[in-house]
Amino acid sequence: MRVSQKGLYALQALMMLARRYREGAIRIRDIAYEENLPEKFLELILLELKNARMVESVRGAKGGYHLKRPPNQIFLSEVIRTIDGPLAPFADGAGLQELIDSDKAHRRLYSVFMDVRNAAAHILENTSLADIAGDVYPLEANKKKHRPRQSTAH
Amino acid sequence: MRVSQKGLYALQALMMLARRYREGAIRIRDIAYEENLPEKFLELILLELKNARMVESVRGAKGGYHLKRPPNQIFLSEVIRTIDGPLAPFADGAGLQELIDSDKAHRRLYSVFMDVRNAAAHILENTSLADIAGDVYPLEANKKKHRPRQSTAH
DNA sequence: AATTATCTCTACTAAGATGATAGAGTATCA
DNA sequence: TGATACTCTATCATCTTAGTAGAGATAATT
Repeated sequence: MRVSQKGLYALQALMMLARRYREGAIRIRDIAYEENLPEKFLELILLELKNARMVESVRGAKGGYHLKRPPNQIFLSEVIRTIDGPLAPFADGAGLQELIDSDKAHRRLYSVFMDVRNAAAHILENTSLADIAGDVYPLEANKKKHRPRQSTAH
Repeated sequence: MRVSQKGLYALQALMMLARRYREGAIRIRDIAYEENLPEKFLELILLELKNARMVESVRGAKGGYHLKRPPNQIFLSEVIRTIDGPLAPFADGAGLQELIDSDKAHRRLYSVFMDVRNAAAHILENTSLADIAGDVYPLEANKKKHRPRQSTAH
């Protein structure tokens, strides 16, 4: 499994949308600016995420993007599979199992790859945007409240 | 982490050399033929494996390749790192730790990638050629002995 | 010593993936 | 009816991947 630059951009954009989940639609331009992502490239990425039903869009003036589900219901596995394909380190998930079943000479090798895939899947299927996005941005009304972040002791 | 076709070829070639560990040098042509790999491409791969000190070569007539260490002392992690680079799913191993330390905004995201890398490394650093190569080929003198393989119950 | 076998090394290449950019089109709001 | 913002298709430069080609170096055999 490999996470491309595009996959990383997708995750960064989604984390940003997760932090602003309470707010309405966020413009592509604002996502690109805040996360420092190439705007036109991000357009294509958000379109893919929309087709995969992770975000929704609002067109026209006052439009933008927002998460389709709460941040704790969008898992990294889903994002990475959408943008970068199967999690297996070789071939794809289905292809790997077929190889294990059919290619006796290399069955053990492919099984190791399957173990690696399963280990990655276990982590990514149990980590949501809520787990990595950081605190939700305070709404305007609450902006003056100081909210301490996780300790940075070393 | 992604295992390329080239990486797979390297593993197949090494598994073959592992099964024939007791025999002398094996010609590239024979490895290519038995494992059904493109011969000229395999040349380049074996050269890389030689530079990485996993195999040794004998030049000239009667030459060929053999493992430099016993099959149980060559781990899949070493092969994959040699041919396909770091095990991390994004950036490389060192780069990932640097990102975790420096990019506070995405620290948790990168930490998840690091977890994935560590899970893959744990498996691949504990699986050797001996674990996946299958039985060592009987030498000529023993060839008539029947040696049962692992059960194929389903 | 010549021949043959085999690894060594450099170069080259076709096809596809990656990381974008450009611009016309469509929907919505004020 | 503008202005705003998403939508969609096309294009492009660069890099990676998966090879192929061929001359060169080295060792065994005759």
